Amino acid sequence: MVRAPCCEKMGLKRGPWSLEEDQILTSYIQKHGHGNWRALPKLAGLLRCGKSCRLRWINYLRPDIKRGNFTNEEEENIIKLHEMLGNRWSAIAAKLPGRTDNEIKNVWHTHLKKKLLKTNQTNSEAKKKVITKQKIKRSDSNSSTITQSESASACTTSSSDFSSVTVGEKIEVKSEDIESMEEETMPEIDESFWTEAALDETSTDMKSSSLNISNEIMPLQCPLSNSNEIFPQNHDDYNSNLDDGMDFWYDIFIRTGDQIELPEF
DNA sequence: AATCCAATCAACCGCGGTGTC
DNA sequence: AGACACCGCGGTTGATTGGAT
Repeated sequence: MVRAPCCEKMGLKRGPWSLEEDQILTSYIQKHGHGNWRALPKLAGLLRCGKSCRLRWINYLRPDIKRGNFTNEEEENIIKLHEMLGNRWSAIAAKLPGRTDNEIKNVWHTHLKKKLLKTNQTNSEAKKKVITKQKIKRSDSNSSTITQSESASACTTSSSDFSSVTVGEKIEVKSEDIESMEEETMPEIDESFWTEAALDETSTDMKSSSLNISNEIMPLQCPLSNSNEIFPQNHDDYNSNLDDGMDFWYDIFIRTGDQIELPEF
């Protein structure tokens, strides 16, 4: 595919927009809309490429842009959505009216990533203690065994950290430990969040698809494929698998004492 | 007051997806 | 079917700002 030459090569202006350019672009779009971004600058009389105009409009000039600092609520929503969606900034932005993907991306890299890292460091210290305790108690016949599969570590939410557990290793988890781990690792997400964020992605009633095996459960939020080849290794893989027909979100419940066999679909 | 440095954020770049011919 | 044009997205860059020394 032959790419169009960049703005500079075409003799077009780059860099920060002037007030005059903003006014020209705004008034043109208000009058005519933006049917064709590539043709727009010529028609509006701007020495900019269409891409630059589109970006300026979407990220700055649109009338419904909410400016100013992010509220705590907005930041929490971004963190939750990022846990689910990964770096799909436009999908996250779609859930936050008045905020742009660029703005969210910036706030993530500048504030939230650090904030989350700090929180996770505290949590992972606590979790490591729990897991170490579990390993020591491995010979206890009253305790149960869970296969910590490769997929499980990949499918836990980003705030969950099994990095100290070897892939394929069997670890022993007691129900009371699971309860405390769950408290530490699983963020509280209200009903409306799942409905809006997860179900919009899949158009599937996730909750009705849950596999509720027992009262003693450790939930992992995992996407399941319709095929046997299942779990993605990271968010990007998840995203591409989702696009490749990964149709359903499930809550996977792992019951203590069971060797888990993942269901085939 | 001058300089340095880190944080912030607007803008750009390049790629992939999709529509059209 | 494939070549092309366009759009939208995510990653990255670089100018600006503000605080520290």
